Amino acid sequence: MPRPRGFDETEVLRAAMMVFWRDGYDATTYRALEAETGVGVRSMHNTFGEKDRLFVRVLQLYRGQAEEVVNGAFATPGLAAIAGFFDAMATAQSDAGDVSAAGCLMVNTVFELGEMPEEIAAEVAAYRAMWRDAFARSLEADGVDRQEERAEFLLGSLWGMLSQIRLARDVAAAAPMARIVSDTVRGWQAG
Amino acid sequence: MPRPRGFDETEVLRAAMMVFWRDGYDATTYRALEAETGVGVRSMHNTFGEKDRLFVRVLQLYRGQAEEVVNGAFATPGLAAIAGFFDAMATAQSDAGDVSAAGCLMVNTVFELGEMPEEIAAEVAAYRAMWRDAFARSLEADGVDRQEERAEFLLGSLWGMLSQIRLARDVAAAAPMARIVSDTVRGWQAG
DNA sequence: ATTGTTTTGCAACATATGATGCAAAAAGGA
DNA sequence: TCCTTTTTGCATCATATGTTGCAAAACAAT
Repeated sequence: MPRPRGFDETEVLRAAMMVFWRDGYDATTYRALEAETGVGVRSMHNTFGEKDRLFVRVLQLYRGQAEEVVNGAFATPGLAAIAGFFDAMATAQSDAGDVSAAGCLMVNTVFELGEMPEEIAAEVAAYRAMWRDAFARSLEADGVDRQEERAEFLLGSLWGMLSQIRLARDVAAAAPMARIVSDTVRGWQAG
Repeated sequence: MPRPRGFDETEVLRAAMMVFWRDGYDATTYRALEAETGVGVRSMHNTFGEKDRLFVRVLQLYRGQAEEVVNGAFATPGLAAIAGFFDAMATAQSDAGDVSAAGCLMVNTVFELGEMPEEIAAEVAAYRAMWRDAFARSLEADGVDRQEERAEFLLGSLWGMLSQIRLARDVAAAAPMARIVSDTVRGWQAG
C-alpha cells in the first residue's frame, strides 16, 4: 500500500557517479544532482542518506564497473595482456564529451579528500588491490621476477597516466607514457 | 609616518605554503592560517588580497623552491643525473612529520581544483615545463632518442610516484616505482 | 471510495567560511 | 606632544550548502 519510488536506484546512482566523476566530491552539490538526475533532494536524501553515504555507493558502483574492464583485459594473463592494456591507453581517442576525460574517480577522490572516511578509504584500497593483483597475476603467468615491485610500478604508472589525463582533460594525454610503459613491459620477457 | 607591518611577508608565505601543502586549498581556512602564522585574518587579507591571490603567491614560492632542487639534481645533465634523481626517491626515508609526505603541492592542486583559474593553471604549467625541460636536457646530453616521449614518461612517472606518496602519506611509498624507473632509464644508455 | 503508508516538494535551518566595515591602536615625523 | 597614515582586532555580513520538518500528494490494497 505504500507509495512506490518514482525512480530506479541504480540508474540514479549511475547518473550521480558521472557528476561526481566529472566535478569532484565537493563541487557536486545536492542541487546539482537534482538537476542531473531529476530526483529531488529530499528523495535522494531519503534513499541514500548523507552525502558521504551516497558517495560510498557511487564508489562501489564505479569499482564494480572497473572490475569488468579488468576481467576483460586480463582474461588471458601474461605480459602480452599488460602490454596490450597499455597499448590501448596509448591509442585512446580524444573525446571531450566522454567522462573518462576526467581521469579516474578513485584517483581524483584520493587527492580531493585529504583524510578519507574509513569506508571511502576502504573502497580506494580495494580498487588499488584489484589492479595490483591483475598485474601481479599476469607477471606470474609469464614467470617474470621482481613481481611485487613491478606490479607496484605498473599501478603507479597507471595513476601517473590518469593524472596526465585529468590535467589535460583528454585521454590522449596518456599516450606518450603508455607507449614507454608498454615497451618496458615487453622488455621484461627476457629477464 | 605610517605604522609598519608586524610580520615578514615571505616568512608568512612560507608558513602558509606548508598549510596549503598539507591540508589542500579548500581545507585551508583563513582562520587556520591565522593560527599557524600568527598573522590576523584582516592583515593577511590586507596584504595578499583574496584567497586565490594568496594561493598564487604560495605557488610561485613553491615553484621557486623546486627550481633550486632541480638545478641541483641536474647540474650535470645526463642519464646518470636522471637515474640518480629517481634513486634518491627510491631511498627517501619515511618521516611523517615532513611536509613532503603530503606529496607535491602542484599535483595536489591540479586534482583538488578541477577547473583552475588562469593564473593558477599557468603556475602549474610552468612547474611541469620546468621538470620536462630538465629531463629533456639530460636525455639530449646523452644523445638518447625518442626524447620528447621519454621526457613525458619521466614526468608522468614522477606524478605517479607523488600520487603514491600522497595516498600513503609516506615518501617511502614511491620506492618500488622509483627503482624500476631508474633501471629503465639506465637501460636507455644503449638505445 | 477509503485508508494507510511512503514519497516528494517546498521551505527553512544550521553552519562554515571568505570577505569587509569600523574604530582603536601603533608608529614615526614635525 | 600631536598629527597623519597604516595596521590590526573585533564583530559582522553574505553566501553556499548539507540537512531536516512538515504537510500535501501519490499509490496500492481493501
